[in-house]
Amino acid sequence: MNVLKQTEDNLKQEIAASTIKAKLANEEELPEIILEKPKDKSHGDFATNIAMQLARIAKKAPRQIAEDIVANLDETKASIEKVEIAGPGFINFFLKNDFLGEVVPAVLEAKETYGRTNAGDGERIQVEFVSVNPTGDLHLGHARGAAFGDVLCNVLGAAGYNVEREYYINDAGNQIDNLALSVEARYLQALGKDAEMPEDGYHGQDIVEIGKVLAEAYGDKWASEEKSERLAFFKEYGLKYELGKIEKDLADFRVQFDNWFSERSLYKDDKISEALKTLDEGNYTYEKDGATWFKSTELGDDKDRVLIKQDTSFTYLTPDIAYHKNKLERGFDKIINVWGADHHGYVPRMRAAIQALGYSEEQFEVKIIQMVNLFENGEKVKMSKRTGRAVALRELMEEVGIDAVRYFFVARSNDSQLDFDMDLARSQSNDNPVYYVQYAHARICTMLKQAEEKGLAGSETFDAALLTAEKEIDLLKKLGEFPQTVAEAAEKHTPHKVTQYVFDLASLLHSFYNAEKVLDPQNKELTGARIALMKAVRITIANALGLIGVTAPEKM
RNA sequence: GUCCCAGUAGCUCAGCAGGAUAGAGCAAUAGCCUUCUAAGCUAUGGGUCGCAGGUUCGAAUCCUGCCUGGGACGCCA
Repeated sequence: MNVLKQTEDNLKQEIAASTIKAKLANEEELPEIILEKPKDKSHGDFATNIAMQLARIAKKAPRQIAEDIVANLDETKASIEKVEIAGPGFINFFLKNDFLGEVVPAVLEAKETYGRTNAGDGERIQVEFVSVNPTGDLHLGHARGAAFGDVLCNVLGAAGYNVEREYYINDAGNQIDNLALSVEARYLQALGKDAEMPEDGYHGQDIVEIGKVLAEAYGDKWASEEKSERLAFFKEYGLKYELGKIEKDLADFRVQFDNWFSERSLYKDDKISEALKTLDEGNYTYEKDGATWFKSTELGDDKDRVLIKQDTSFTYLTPDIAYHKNKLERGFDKIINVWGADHHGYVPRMRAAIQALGYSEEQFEVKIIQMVNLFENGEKVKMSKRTGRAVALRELMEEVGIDAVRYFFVARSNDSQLDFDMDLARSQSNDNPVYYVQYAHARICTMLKQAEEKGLAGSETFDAALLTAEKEIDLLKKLGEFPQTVAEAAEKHTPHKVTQYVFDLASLLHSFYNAEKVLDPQNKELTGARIALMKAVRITIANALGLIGVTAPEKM
């Protein structure tokens, strides 16, 4: 149950009814009633700017309109305590706090489902993320994409969308051939032979590892084998090895996929020629300079793109178009791609392809994840793919812990660059927001445990009317917001709003904790009410952290 | 040259489907542990919201131009 939403809807309805009753506008003219939560408490629980919006339609001064609306309000219907007109014509509503009393029972009843809504109405959304080439370790940037994608999916799921997570495996094409060549070189080197890495080879330590493992397992067996067979074997071996490692790293990072989609299957199932045929039938292709081109400029791209190269092989784009066609054919209402900032230039051509395939561009969305800069000892840590010295996700998890990494990555908007401060993430101090939130949860757990030990828990009857302290009201209001916060984060694709929310809630809890004593044997009624409140806060913090994928410890 | 993202307090960032005196954390200063975990709390100071125009009753938020930082502009993936 979403108590706050219900209250808001009631109020909106009442404002609309009053406006019409006051003959300020008829039903068609009536703009959407917008209720906002004022930053300043003295402006009430909700405020509306309807009077300003109506100024033109009703041809009256906003303040006069506001007065007319207020005069026609049925205050009992919308549980209004007090109404004020302020500033240029804002109407501020102060609600009776009785609706707040329903929040705690609602949370306690919903338990781990508190925060879930059906805002998404079962809309089918597929999110494709990470999709790193299986040619090396996951590094910092990938980790941010993984955390963002995962939390976005969690949030969408909680808001009633039907979500599917997918990883696209680039197991065909050049990069995989390069992987085979790199493995070959490392293998030969492990045997003590003179072998040079290919020009575009993968220099990561993991490939060196593979070479060693192969040398130990097979000796020089493959050195004397024919090159094509050797490479074919190395390709499969390398692919399996790299993919296995990626999957393991992600699983340890608490990221799971519903589907791992192989690029090769597109070749196998003839999906690429099908896609090409569709483009061709739509008259979106042409031949030039011995290559086949996609007329993407007709659909908003900067320049046309090659689909089939002179050497008859495909560009990266071609199987990718087939892949997106396949995704859409699976019946998703919307597909979301999470890409690194270095791929943003790729968006217009893919969007063009979506349309050329006959789909609406609104079904296709790309979330760009900006770069991550790593700082340690106050200095920027340089990363480079070529030297293979990028900071790996594995390393990060081991150094600072999964909770901190995940929290930091989803604390910021995806389209801001992120400075990741190793020292801060690592520190077990009050500077670290992860601990701050977790500590709030642990604190409550301790209180609840003591309540039981002292025989104060269990039989309490909850009387919301006893919760009158300012800090208590603040907590109740905040708790009531949670379902809408999650729904908004889902709708706007802004998972960081959940992080912000849980931080704010933790902050209110700490503040309350320092101001009021919960366990008071002298006052069992109040203690009972407060214990119930604490339980509700604990559940909500745990649920929010759950969405972020961070643990909620009972003790710290 | 074209395109994308960012520019808000000393630092890192929220806020941006227009709304009232622009927020948080850190850092700074001053306080709070015989009391449920001080990994906490309270208070104070700190801002030309990059710059210049425009739209509007109202702009950090929308539009245009410019400046700065980052990224992208392959018959690579």
